[in-house]
Amino acid sequence: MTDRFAFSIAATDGAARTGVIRMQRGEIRTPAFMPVGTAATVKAMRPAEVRATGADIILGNTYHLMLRPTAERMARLGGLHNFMGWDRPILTDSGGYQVMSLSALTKQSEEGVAFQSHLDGSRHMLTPERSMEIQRLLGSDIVMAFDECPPNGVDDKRAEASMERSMRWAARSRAGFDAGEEHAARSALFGIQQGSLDEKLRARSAAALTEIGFDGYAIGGLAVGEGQAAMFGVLDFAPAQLPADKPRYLMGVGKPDDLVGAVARGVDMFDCVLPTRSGRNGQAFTRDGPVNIRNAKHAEDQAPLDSSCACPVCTTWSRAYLHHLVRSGEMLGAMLMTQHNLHFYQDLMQGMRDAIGAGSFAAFQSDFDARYRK
RNA sequence: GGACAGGUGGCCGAGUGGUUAAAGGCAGCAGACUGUAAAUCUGCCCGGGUUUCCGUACGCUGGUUCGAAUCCAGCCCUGUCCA
Repeated sequence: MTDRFAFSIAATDGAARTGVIRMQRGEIRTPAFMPVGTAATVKAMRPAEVRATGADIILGNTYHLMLRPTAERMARLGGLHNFMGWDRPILTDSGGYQVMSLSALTKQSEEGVAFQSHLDGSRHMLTPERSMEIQRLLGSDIVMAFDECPPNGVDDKRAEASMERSMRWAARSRAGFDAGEEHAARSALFGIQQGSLDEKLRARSAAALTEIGFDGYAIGGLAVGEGQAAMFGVLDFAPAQLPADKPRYLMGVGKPDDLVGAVARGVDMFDCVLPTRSGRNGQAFTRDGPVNIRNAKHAEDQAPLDSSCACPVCTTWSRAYLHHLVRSGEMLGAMLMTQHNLHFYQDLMQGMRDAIGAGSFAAFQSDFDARYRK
């Protein structure tokens, strides 16, 4: 029987680490980038294509799936993996992020969050216990604790109160997860550190989480508008506050240069909608920086998106063709742009894993910066 | 030849005496997007002057009026119908 969850670090280079997480549904090479598949689909991509980009794990979302098709229906249909045709690990977010992003439709209390569905206005309640139940019904491999992700710029008092509530919810999440014994025996639970930009709050949050005990530790509440400098400022101390022998997951991040900077500071896992959403919106990520394929200058450019990219898109189609597809609103444009972006992200992660393994991460980082941020 | 309808900024299309450089859409030129209410959103989009300035503009010419894309006359053109 394969381990439920085992993280082993193969090499470190400065604060950066590379290794592997072993789970029953497969291995996750770290540092890892997890494409976001909120509604049981990585938008514009088939599961086999997602896998072909190099992804070991994808995300699903508690909030979206509880509303449609509902967790109970998903369970009747054999769980999320069976439903969407992805047999490797899936990490499910707890709905905590929607507490912030849908704040106009929520009412928060110590018990949990009362939501009004953005789909039909129907009322729902999300608590740590219910979030754990939903993630169990979905058949999640990595379950995220139910937390509160405060928006950027909250004052110290609110940041502290929010962090402390998230820590109480983390303990309830732990208990709720453990109550689902059968599911808990084959999946993992991650806690989420909060505390805004404050080092002391972050330290208290990390201590509270470590006391409870989790399989992995996420850094939450970043990339919400504070800017890269402020985010890196937090990452200069936050990863070291978390247990060194467990994966550290920076939630919702980020741009390619965010990933490189965060890995350099000791982060092992990431997820972000950017490669998929930007792909649909006409932005491609390349080794030479982002490209807006809609721009007129690409209309007759026969070069690939990224001359150093070996992905199926770059080896087959020109910028001119992608420019035409995207401008025409053709769905293939969104599909190909997404495919390239996910390949690019996974190539970037592989490059970082290799560099850390070779002890040359600093050189990798300066080479990346020189070209990407030129 | 006659009867209607109509000619508005690259295109479509509102407006029918002043608050109109002229709604809105499209096209065009850029920008944004970070645990996805996003195949979305934002800005610009007559010319010139790098805030509230000037010029030109609603088929053409002339007229009425303090003032016209909006009213009148003639002309030109387009569509439909009748001959």
